[in-house]
Amino acid sequence: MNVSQSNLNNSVLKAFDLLEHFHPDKPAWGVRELAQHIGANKSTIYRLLATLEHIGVLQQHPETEKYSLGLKLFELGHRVGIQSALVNKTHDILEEVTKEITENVHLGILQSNEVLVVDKVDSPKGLKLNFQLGSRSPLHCTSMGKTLLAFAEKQEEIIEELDLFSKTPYSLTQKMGLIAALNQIRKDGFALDREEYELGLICLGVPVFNQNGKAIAALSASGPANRFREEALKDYVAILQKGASAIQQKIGNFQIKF
Amino acid sequence: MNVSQSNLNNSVLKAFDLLEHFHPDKPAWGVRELAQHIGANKSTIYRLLATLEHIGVLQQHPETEKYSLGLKLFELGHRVGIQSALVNKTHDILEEVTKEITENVHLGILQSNEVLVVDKVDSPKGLKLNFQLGSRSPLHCTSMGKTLLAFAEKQEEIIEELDLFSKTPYSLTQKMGLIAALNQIRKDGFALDREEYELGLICLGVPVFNQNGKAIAALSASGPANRFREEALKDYVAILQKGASAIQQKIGNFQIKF
DNA sequence: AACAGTGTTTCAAATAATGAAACGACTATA
DNA sequence: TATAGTCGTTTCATTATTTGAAACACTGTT
Repeated sequence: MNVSQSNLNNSVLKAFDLLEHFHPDKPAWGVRELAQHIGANKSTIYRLLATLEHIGVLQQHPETEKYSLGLKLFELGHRVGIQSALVNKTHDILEEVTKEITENVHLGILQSNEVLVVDKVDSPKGLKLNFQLGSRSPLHCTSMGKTLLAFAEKQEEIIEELDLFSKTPYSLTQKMGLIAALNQIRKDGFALDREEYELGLICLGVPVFNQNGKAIAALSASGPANRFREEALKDYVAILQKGASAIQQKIGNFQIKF
Repeated sequence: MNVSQSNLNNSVLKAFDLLEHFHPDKPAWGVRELAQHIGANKSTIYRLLATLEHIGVLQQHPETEKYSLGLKLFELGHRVGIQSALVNKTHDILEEVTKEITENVHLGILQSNEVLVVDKVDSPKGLKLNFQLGSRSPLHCTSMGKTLLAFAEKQEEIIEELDLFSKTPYSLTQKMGLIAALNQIRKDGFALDREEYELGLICLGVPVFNQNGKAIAALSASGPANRFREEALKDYVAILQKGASAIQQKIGNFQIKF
């Protein structure tokens, strides 16, 4: 566990490295278990866990004694959205778009070669097989991902680093095919995901530009395949694009660090 | 800045102490500014900020060079809700309650002598003067707060520590009056906040018990005073209580660390 | 009773954090 | 143009903290 780097605070780096290991697939860890997984001494891990538990960033289950993410993190994490110009100022626009399309609407940004969902509004209709706020999704098989990639400045670099795994039989797994799709998306001004991410799920995405013309986010609508008929798509694209330009006007020259 | 304590990791404590200073009233800090405010050396603060920025927990505004909360925190914070039994399993119940009452519905827990809002569903009606997810509100002048306090195990201790400040002319600012109100709430099984927190805003709260009979959360509905007429309250209480017992059944023997 | 699991504590040795001062790059004032 | 006042950032010897092997206390199992 040698995280040492320039002038950065080692303990802080290690603490957040620890927190990364608490994800939905493995939300609770014991001391030895986590120490072994990371390859660090159990005393070190114990003290880090105890520290994080002390301030509420982690909580220890009273019976199992395992640690999981705590409410302090919940609180701090939600402050980000409240304080972020992108999320805070534009939530109302997402609600309007949702009302018009009556499907789940998401706002996502490009981060670490994935889509990070930064805001969403659920459709009044039932059926909620969709993306969680704060979750990450792959770039190559989602409408938001392909949109962001199509308008990304470092598109080629990013594609080189991607793992074009097959999420469904419809996923684009070939570099050439992906690049062709991206070119088409740039021409069309929208991206379509026909069950590339999940069978039965169709997503439609459009880019959100800032006032310098840089694509800083993607806006998408998603729902079950039977509700996304060919004839409806054109209307949906128009509604999404209207929402995207409304966002553009609200945020001005907003920038996001990738 | 002497945070040293037992065996805990000093740097980690300091890092999270820093993060606490980034709240909605002061979301962006410069190095010197924050160092002076905390009373620490600017080099120390600089390195902590740089470390947190390096991993995305903070982000530095490209122009002002000031730091603010970053997307890594957003991501981690939202994992808590996804992984939490209380929030994850019960969101659908909140949606049903919202549909029936057609007012904003909140789920809150007692934490550090405040109410922490851990889930919410917005009313389809407009008007959104309400509590943000992840925000904290005082115990003595909110329906959720009074509910949690009325059924709290360490009620007396907590009341001693409270600052019964006057948020509106209707806030309960006297210890005796608060205790009387709490006794009534325990008898009634619900708490009413008539503009005690904000003028024009009425909230109704009921306790959520776990299967050991411990009040672990409060469920509330809130809206403008003109929509909370006397004759409607009884129905609202019944709907909220139905929701609260539905939550109780879902979460079983759930515990929260305060 | 011995064993194999936990999480936790100990203490000298190794390492990393600290802070006064200097640096470079700005901006506003004289 | 100087000069003074900002800002974030870097330096380096001093200081304080983190580290890890081993021991501890506790649990449930063989």
